[in-house]
Amino acid sequence: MNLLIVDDEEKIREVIKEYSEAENYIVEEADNGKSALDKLIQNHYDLLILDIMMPEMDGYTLLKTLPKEKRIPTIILSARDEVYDKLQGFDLGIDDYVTKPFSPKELMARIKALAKRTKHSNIYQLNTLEINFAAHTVKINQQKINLTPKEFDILSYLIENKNIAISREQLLSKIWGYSYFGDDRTIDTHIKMLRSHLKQYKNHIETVRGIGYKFTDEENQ
Amino acid sequence: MNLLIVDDEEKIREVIKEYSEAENYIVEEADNGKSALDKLIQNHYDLLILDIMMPEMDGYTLLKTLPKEKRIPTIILSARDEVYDKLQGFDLGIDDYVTKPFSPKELMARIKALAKRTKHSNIYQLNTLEINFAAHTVKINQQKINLTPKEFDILSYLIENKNIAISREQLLSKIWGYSYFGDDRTIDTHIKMLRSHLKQYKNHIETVRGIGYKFTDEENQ
DNA sequence: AATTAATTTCACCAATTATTCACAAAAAAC
DNA sequence: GTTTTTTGTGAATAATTGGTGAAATTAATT
Repeated sequence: MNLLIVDDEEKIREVIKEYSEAENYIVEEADNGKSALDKLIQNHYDLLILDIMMPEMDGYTLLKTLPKEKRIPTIILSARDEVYDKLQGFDLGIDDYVTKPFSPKELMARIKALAKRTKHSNIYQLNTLEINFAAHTVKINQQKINLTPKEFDILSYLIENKNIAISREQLLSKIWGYSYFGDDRTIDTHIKMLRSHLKQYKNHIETVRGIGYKFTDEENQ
Repeated sequence: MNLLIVDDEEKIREVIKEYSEAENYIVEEADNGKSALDKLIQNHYDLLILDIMMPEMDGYTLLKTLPKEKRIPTIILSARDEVYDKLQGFDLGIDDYVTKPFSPKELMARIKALAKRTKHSNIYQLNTLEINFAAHTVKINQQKINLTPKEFDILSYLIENKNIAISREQLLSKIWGYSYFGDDRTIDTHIKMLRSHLKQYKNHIETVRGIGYKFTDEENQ
């Protein structure tokens, strides 16, 4: 988790940084809107904590100036009497507000809550089944399972869409690409192999007759 | 968007309801934790607005009692001097707090913000009958019911058009496709099977003589 | 070039699902 | 009350679908 804290008061940045680092978040700071904008464009952050009132470039202007594709989950810090700007703020994709003065505990609770919704974890775990998307590894009982690339891709896609029935066409276009014109049944064969590799978890890949397949996190009846 | 408002003060419920309905949200009310819990278990809502201080069963107890799979995005209403542990609240899946007295405008802004990041529901629920369109599953009393693809399609289409009579021709063209030239009566057979699978809910698929069929919300005479 | 691994195709089989049809039951028309 | 029309139902049959093993093809590695 990478955080960018933007506030002109050093003390506030310090407090937030201290608490955030206690949560193992990686924190960077900016003391004005202009340098924050530069940092946001140059680097990738997961969360932005942004003061509204700042000299040079205020928070709203920063958000308006920021290219859309660089927008990230944002928590606004604002003085209590800036209440009426709130409605305006929500239209800019702001996720939460904290009014100054705030208790660090409250801010951290909101950061955590936002992080929980935002952070798309790199690891999926279901009992003793563990998929690490970044490392491309699958483990059952700490034991590494060897999947072929296609098998891993299929499993990943199904897990990213867990509890949703995925059609064969969807799998073909997402994993093989739109230009692929092979046989549907190829998927079945890969599913067969995937299931056999997943051992006791094979029932989590359910056949949805007439549609395709679905990964489910419930135990099946 | 279906909202459930839980508060023991009628005036507060009224105000929220009025504003919410102006946003085209469908609103239900509960005046205590116990009846809220019942409603949450019986039906499906997209968002919960919950007062903490209530007689009989307070908001936190309600959230703790609620089965995990029934948890939905939640906004807490609390009095300014109620110092609850907010961190604990966030663990219970609470998304936001609004302190009383609040301005309806602020609450609506928060509801809207939360609604924006909450995906619209994919589940239709009628008492203990639950259809998950994405997962392609039907449950009665949490028990999975196996429908064939055609049965599921027919049920889905009728529910999407609930309380509207659907002709056989409409069903044929929507579910079988325009190029189908089979017998009308095939539908009857599928309806027969569908009804038998729906058990105690079979009467919700009504015959509309001379036209076709209709799925109805209400108990039949 | 040889070997190994991964992917794809294919055909068979079992299971499931869809369709048709004949007759019974119900509702509407006469 | 009888006839006609429409719908419900059970059973037989047809069609489709998915699981599977093996073979063929392609790609990667040594």
